[in-house]
Amino acid sequence: MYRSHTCGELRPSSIGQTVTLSGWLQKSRDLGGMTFIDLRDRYGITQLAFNMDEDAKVCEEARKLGREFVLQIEGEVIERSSKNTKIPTGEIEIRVSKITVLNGSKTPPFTIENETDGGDEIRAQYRYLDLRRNPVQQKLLLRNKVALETRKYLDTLGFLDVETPILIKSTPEGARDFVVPSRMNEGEFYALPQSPQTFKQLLMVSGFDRYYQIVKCFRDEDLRADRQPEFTQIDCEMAFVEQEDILTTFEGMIQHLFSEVRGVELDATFPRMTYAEAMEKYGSDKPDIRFALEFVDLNSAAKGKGFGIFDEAEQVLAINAQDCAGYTRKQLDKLTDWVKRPQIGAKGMIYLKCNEDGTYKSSVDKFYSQENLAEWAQVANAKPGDLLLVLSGDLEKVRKQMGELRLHMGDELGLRNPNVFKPLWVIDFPLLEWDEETNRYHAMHHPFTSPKPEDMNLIDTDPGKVRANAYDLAMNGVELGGGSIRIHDRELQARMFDLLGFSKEEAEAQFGFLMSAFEYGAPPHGGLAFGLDRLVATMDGAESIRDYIAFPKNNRGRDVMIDAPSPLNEEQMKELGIKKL
RNA sequence: GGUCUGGUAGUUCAGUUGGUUAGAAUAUCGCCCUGUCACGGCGAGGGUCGCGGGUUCGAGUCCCGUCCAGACCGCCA
Repeated sequence: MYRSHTCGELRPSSIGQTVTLSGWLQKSRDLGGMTFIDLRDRYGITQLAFNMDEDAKVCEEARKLGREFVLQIEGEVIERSSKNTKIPTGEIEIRVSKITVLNGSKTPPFTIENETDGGDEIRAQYRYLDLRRNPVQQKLLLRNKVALETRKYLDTLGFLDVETPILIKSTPEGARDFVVPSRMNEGEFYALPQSPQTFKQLLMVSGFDRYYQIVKCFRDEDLRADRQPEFTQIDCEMAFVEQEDILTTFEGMIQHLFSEVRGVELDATFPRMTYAEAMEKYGSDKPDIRFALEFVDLNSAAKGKGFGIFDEAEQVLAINAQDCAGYTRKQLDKLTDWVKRPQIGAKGMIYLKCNEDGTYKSSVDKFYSQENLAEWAQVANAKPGDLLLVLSGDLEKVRKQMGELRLHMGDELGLRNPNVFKPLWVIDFPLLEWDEETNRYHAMHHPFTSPKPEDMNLIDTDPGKVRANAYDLAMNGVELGGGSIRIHDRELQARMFDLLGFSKEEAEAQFGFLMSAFEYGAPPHGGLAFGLDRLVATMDGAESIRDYIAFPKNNRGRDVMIDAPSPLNEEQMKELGIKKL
């Protein structure tokens, strides 16, 4: 028996008991006549006490032990004479009678404590050591709890967990595929799934009715703090449902998760907003609605007054930063520099200070009278003391820029409280998106998304205007998940592929299996998928998903601990029929 | 593909206008210390200043290239 208790469970009620504990030596404090050791495991820390007067031999042994040694100790639970109120086991300690060193340890490259001295790089390289730290373990515990509650909720509703293959077929739509060479079929490749999309649709055709899977997906695209090459989806699909059924079902799931895992009760029904409205008011398809700062259209108030930049702009937009009229020249210059960074790409920024005395001060006073400026303020609903920030340019660009500025101001003004959670369904996404580079439409969601029936008349005349039965769940400016009602009709699916520029032959070669399946009684169906990593990070008020993945990859897609990817040897290459260019 | 920030002791960082032997904290090691829990005191060891080239009497510092890390843009149905 390695242990009778964990390092987190002993309390004064156990005083007098003889116990056996196993764990890691986190820290020892040698006071000369006595030595204290913090013994750590996943459950907590228990202090071991050694005294030269009581047991010189064991005390001498204890003084020789280094950090991260794996110890088994035996001893008596005693009351501390000086208690530590900061930890749950702080009222007791162990008077140790026997130490067994189960394993020694080199001095770790960084301290294994809640507040480590190690930076990101060294911790990534020694991820197994970083994972010993309590705050990191807590994050994986949270993830476990979210996954468990997800299964509970979906299971209760009759969802079936069905596994789908990982070695599948590369398709041209969407993200770049990770590919796997096939030894038995020389010169041919599998692809790893970007999502189990087509398989879950086939399961609907098979009559499984309600499917879910917590499943790895793979996309070979450049990474971000919230994007990993392999990530986990809560993937769901339902048959005989309309969009409304799906939204309410998964609204319920998110509410369940927040309630069970975080003790947070979300809105009883999540607000909904069309894609068009989200773009118009927030310049984003995943608006952070924890705060307002909504866009104000200044076109009619600001154009045609002789200020060339505005006159020539397609769109003049403002946001009203309330009570910010006191911003200094320096602060405004800093904001201007911020929007002019290449990543934002604005040419400049105009401001309007609504002074407390009712006058207006702007950076374009030359072109506008006080009356003109009063009109801006009125359109923006600005009161004395407020500050308008104004950008102009092409509609799409200026919305995007203003969207970034809005989030930046939200950060600066402390309006993005990580303990406030504001879900939002964004609905009525466009079916198609024009791709400037390839000069064709591509599916905004994916090629299996059904158009809205009432927009079907536009599909030949103005396909870009067709809206889809597609929806995203945004929360705090993060896209947590999304889905759609799917096409279940062979002819419509074929029409979609045609719109996307596939020839009949290509469509048949790539997705023939799906269209064939639709010929055998495919039920109406739809679904969605949540990004588990993002969901967990968002629930924890964090932006980077890396901390919530046990063994994440860095921003170049490398695992710096195992040093992957790595070259193959000649023999393997030959066997796979692959040659390096 | 691009933009920005960084790379100096095991670790986290400082290093002034280009100028003597590159510092601090922490970790490690040694000695002292009987109630610590960020223990304390004294002392010691520890450096390819990412790498390559250039400018200069002289480069951690300036220039060019390159590698690595992080954030972002493009990209991510």
